[in-house]
Amino acid sequence: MLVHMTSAPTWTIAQIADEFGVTHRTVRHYEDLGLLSPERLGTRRIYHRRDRTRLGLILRGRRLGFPLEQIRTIVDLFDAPRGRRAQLEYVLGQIDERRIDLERRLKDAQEALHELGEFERRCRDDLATLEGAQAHVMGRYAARPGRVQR
Amino acid sequence: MLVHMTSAPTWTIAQIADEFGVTHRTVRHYEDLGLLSPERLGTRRIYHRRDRTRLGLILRGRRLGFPLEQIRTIVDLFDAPRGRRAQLEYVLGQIDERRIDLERRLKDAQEALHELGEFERRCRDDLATLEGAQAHVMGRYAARPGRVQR
DNA sequence: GCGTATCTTTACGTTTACGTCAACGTAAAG
DNA sequence: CTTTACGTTGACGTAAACGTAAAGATACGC
Repeated sequence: MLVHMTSAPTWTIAQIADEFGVTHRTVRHYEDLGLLSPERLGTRRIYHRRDRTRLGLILRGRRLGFPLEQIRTIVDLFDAPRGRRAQLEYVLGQIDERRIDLERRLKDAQEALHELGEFERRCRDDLATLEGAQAHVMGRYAARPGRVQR
Repeated sequence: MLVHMTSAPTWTIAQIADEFGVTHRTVRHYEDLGLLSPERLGTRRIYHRRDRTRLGLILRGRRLGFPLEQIRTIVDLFDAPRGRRAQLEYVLGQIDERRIDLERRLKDAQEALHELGEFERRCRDDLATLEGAQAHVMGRYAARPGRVQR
């Protein structure tokens, strides 16, 4: 190993799977769906840097909740020829559609984080009240009716 | 209907489903999972404002890609008693976990939008070049090798 | 009070995104 | 040359999130 150090680095399926925190089954599943198409050496799969880039894109799309089929159209978009004008305009249209989705998700996440912050503040207030009361009125809140949790 | 106008407004399953853009089957599925628990009048379901609030939360969680089971723990969190100190600390811990998830999603969405913007810029550049070249070197890009798309 | 529309439960089907064997090939180590 | 570790292709399983179809209950509009 490490013969000349001039050749481009490659990875096996187990290596990229490990690195990205997924199973080899997941990687192969993405290949079945046409999301990845690694080089073959005999039957073995050889992953190059561009495959890693694509896998990164795929997993981010997945974290964002996009279905894999939609993700495929996106990563394909990045690799599309874009030579002809019609193709470019098609791509630009697709970009706009994706952007709308993403902006929706961005807004959702921001709102959720905001509400979470508000909620945390209320909880901390409750906790502070509880602490203050504890010195004088021990168990003041024990009488509160409430469902049993978990 | 509309007897006194003094009573709180209520909705049927079809009404809230329509309003939120989901099917009644989806709403009932959420009930099966304990995400909603509308009042019953005989066998009929009656939805109040709090049910609408919860459904809004659920659907936002869904758009964010959270699994319904996780969503359930979140909406339950908002309704939890929070009386005792241990409960409050548990809730605060949960909030932190959710926040980490949400921040990840937020970052993912921001990065994706950024890359999408970069990509769009490149496409527009290509398009401009194509326009400019068209006057002098017609079909300059036609010789580009590239896979056939769709 | 009768038909039509809406709502109900029950139950099985579908899609997506993988997990989980089974059975076999291959390459390097001892 | 055998062991051991990976890698490969099917094929089937499964969990989540609903869809869909059937068959009966209930309310409304006239």
